[in-house]
Amino acid sequence: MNIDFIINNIYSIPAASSLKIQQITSLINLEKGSLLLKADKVEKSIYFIKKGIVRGYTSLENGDLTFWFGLENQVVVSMKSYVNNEPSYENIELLEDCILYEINTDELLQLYNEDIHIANWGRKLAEKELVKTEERLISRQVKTATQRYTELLTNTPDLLLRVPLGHIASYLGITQVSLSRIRSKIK
Amino acid sequence: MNIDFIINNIYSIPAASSLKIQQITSLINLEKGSLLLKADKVEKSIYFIKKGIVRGYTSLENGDLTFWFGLENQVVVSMKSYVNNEPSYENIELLEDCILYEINTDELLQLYNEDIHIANWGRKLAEKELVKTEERLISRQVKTATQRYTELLTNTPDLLLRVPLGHIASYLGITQVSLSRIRSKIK
DNA sequence: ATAGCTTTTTATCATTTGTTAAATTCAATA
DNA sequence: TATTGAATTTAACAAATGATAAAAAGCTAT
Repeated sequence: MNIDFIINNIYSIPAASSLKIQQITSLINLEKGSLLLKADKVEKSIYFIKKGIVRGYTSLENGDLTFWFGLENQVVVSMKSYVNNEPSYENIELLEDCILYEINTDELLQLYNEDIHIANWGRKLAEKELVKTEERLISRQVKTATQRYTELLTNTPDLLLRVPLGHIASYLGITQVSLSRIRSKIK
Repeated sequence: MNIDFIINNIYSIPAASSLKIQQITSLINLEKGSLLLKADKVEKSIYFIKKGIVRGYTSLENGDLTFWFGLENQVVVSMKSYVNNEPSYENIELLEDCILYEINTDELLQLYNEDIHIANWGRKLAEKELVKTEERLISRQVKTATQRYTELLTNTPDLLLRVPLGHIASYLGITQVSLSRIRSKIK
């Protein structure tokens, strides 16, 4: 998808305002395996995924913990950097070769303070992410690992095809061994 | 705290803009046990807690599930209503007599479209809530129930004193029996 | 095709948490 | 103070998940 579609899909704004955002947007290609974001650094950009899959994770004593997957059209943000200008805990790794739109957050903040449509666009961006995050939190609290897996299976079936199960298990909050057990019971 | 402090604590805005928000704010008193928000209804207000404690929960087959506590100065929002104008899954119950600031969301939305400072205030409100929600999600994924409990104990010790343990257990994602076991091990 | 690698599954046992029920403690008030 | 009801803890067993190791299945490059 092109950037104008992605912008207006979040919140519809006048063409002139969309253009202002587009003017501070650049297109980048990165290959599978590279790190888009590094933990403990203040990140100065947000990204939109034109093509590819990424995962957000933190490194723990007993290996990685994946807490997020980003697919086409989704935004990639280090929230603590974006919101508080603080270093974040998250690494973002490219699970496939990716094409990304990159927006510098200082320039975006400038637009927030100049253009009320863009300010409200930024509000909607945060609000929509908030609803998604809240739903994930409640899903985690209310549902069993089995339910969360089957949910993933119906909602984003291609994720399961494009991502190693170890990452999926970690995302579901269980071990890979446990996920394997769940999968064998379901069939 | 007064409403002007609460507003500017989220994001500092000019006095004139703060006044516009204050003009659509009213103060309400509600007593312990009442329901501030009901599930499956589109909620037309957001609230700020001047005094008291509330909890957000959903009703499940095997009892309530508490997924949020609101304390003094915090915002009470049914996010799906606020963001998407959709009915939400959450009930909000007052655990103490409360004094609340109420803001009608239609009028607030009006201000978002008129005043760029208020639009950015609304952006910050969502962004800050997002960071908090994300931290809770990751805490749930990374930490054990015991860690989450001791975390709660250090971060909001008075919550433990003001709220029945059954709600706390539910919030931590474990049963009350299990929380009791954890508590006895810690001592 | 196969050697070498990674990913996934299976098996076993230990640990944690859930479920149910009973016992205990706490708090309000008659 | 005694009584009642709610909140909390304890106990006993069942179920789910974790940890570790080994086996099986898939991939990739030669």
